[in-house]
Amino acid sequence: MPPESRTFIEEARRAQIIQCAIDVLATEGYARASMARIAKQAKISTGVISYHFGGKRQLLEAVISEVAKMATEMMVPRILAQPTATEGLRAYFESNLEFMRVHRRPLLAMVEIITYTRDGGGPGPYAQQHDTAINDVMRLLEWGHRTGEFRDFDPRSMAIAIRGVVDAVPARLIQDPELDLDLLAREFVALFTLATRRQP
Amino acid sequence: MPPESRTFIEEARRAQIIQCAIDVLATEGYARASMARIAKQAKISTGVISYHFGGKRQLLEAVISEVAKMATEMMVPRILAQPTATEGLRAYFESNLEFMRVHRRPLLAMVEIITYTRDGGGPGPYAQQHDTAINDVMRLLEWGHRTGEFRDFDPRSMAIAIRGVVDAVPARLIQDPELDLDLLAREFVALFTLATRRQP
Amino acid sequence: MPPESRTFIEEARRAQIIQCAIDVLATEGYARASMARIAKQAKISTGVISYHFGGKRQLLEAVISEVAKMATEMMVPRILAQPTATEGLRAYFESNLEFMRVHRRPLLAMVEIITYTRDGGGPGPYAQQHDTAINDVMRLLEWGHRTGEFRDFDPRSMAIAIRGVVDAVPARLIQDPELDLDLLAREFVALFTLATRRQP
Amino acid sequence: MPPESRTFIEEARRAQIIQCAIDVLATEGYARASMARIAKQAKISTGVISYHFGGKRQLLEAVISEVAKMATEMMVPRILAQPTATEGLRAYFESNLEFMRVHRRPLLAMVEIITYTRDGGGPGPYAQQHDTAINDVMRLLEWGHRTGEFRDFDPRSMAIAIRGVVDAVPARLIQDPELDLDLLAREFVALFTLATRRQP
DNA sequence: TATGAATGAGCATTCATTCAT
DNA sequence: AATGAATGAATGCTCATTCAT
Repeated sequence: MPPESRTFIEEARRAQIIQCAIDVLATEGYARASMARIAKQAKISTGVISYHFGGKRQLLEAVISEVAKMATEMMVPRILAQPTATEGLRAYFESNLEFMRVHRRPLLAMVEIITYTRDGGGPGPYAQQHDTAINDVMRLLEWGHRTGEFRDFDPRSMAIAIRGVVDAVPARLIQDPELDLDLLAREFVALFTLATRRQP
Repeated sequence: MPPESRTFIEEARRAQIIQCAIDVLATEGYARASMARIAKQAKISTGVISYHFGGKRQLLEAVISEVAKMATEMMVPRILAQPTATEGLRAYFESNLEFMRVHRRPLLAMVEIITYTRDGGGPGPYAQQHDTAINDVMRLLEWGHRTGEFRDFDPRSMAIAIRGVVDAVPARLIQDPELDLDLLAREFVALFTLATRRQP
Repeated sequence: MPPESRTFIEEARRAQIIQCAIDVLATEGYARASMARIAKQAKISTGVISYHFGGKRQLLEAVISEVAKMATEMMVPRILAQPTATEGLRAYFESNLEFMRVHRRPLLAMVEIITYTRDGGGPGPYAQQHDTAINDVMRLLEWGHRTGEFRDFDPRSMAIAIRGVVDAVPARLIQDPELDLDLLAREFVALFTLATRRQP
Repeated sequence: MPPESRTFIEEARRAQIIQCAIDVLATEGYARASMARIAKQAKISTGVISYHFGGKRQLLEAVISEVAKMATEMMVPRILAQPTATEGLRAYFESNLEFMRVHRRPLLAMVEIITYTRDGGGPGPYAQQHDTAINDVMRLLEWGHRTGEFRDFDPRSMAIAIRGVVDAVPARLIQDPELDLDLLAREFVALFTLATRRQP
């Protein structure tokens, strides 16, 4: 059902359920984020979730969409506004960690879903999310190669490293809620500025 | 039951069950690694696992211990044998990725357990594993600071970055089994050599 | 609510819903004929069905009534128009199978409801439908006994056989939609003409 | 799992569960024959059924197999022992109704499963059961055609009629437990003897 | 009259664990 | 030491029904 055809009340319920799903996922973890627990959090019956989303899978997809939309809206314009690839990379780290600071719980919820949703063996249904992220970084790096700002390195390897560094933060955040994200951002920027710049 | 008081046969059974648990975890994923499946793989009854390990949690802990021991035995001597912190860091990346290449399945099994086992609320029972790893890296970095090889950076942030890069590899490995680990190792070494060295 | 007191619009809605219920039952089967599916077919809300019929049971009863009425209107005059019991029996088979040919979907819908609706313990709520059908046949057979056209047989047993043969056809029709109903009718007529006629 | 490799106790449990499933199916009907109800009847947990049969589908298959085996063992030898097709047909009716008399509840259970198990639209997984039955009757009829005992008729139509008559009995049996099956058998035999014999 | 939203019970299934043998 | 059998709770899901608007 496309969003336009949804009633106001339906939209509100969906938003409420998504919010509760995020809460449960972020605080209890994927394993405990059952329909029953999410419904309880929302003080509704489990049937309501099925009614509005069709099933658990679709609910999780809606959570992913929601958070991804938030992240995209916050980060993409900031990165694209930069005049050079080096500053684009700086903005990439800064806006990523800024997003984690501002929307910590939605971010954690999304990470839970992405990492836990694997049928076994192969990659899960959100693996492409990761692939897309890596490809985005690669495009950023190739920009720097084209302009000559960056030294010669394998863009894929560097992209994997960059995503690895970014993805490491949420796990640390769970471990240590007091983690200084601004410090981290500055250090990561310095790290990759030195690692990517054309060497003198 | 402490290892010394275990009979030879008991020890053999434990090893067999751990091996089968690794197999199932690596090929089927955490979600499908039920006691029944592991028992079936080992061609024994589920009760035997409970008998020897007490429960599923303890079995998974044993798997973690086993793989961590393998990794430590393989990596630590190689790193400590290096004359400088810079070369220690190089050995850190090389031996980590070498371990992934040689013991891919145990590594994947461990990753499955660590990422999937979070009781909710705080960090999971294996978070200390991660903490230990980060502290090890920090000691390596402080060595470089003491000798003056490394530029001035926040050791904790850099350690988080290094672990993030290393931890990103297994996920990529699941996605793309043909991943060139040697290339990755070379690129990571170059990356962090440039990022940590005292700047000219 | 008695039919006379229903408004025209109400009557139209009921007819529409009954038609949609028949469609769903005939094409999807009883198991998938949920209120939601029927409502969707009618492009209305589930509440409307409850509003007009009171509940699912009453809707199904209305379907049964409707189809039974159609069948009666089509068959009874044709049978009663026959001059002899033997020809009445022939008309019974012919008009029954003719009804199946012309109103296949309503017939299948009715069969679905009758066979699937048994509350357990005793016979289902539509057992009387069956009883009525058998009694009708028995009256036809007793007519033939009175006139001396038929040999001496137990009317009840013969009626059960006749209904059994007729009721076997819908199941075959589901299995093989290409079933030749005219051939069947001819064979059934021959069969029971020989089986009921006064023996020489 | 083949029967030989099952332990005595396993076999006993299976038999007990099958018996309870038959009881529930025969007295409560398919719609109420849930795993929970069958388990309750057997005074066990629902998990036991899954443990021994794998799932509901397999349990129902086991019930079908069991009853079909009973029926085959009772009827086939009796029918094959007859010297002529006419007497074979007589034995067919007699042994069918004898089975219904002796094993009424298993028979009803099987009928429930066969009629209720349809996914909608097409025929259910046990439709072949019906097909097989009709083909068996057709072979019997063709025997009579070869020997010249039977008049010229379409074997398929006659087989459908015969099966229809036999299948009509269980439904009547539910309706009227006092039904005289011996009378029915005699009448059916007379009916089809007259209907199939070479006409003078 | 009609709607969409919500309920709550019931469904089959999976699973770690327990225990008598 | 090991087995197979059994438990009971939890999971996602479907459905007829109810009700305020």
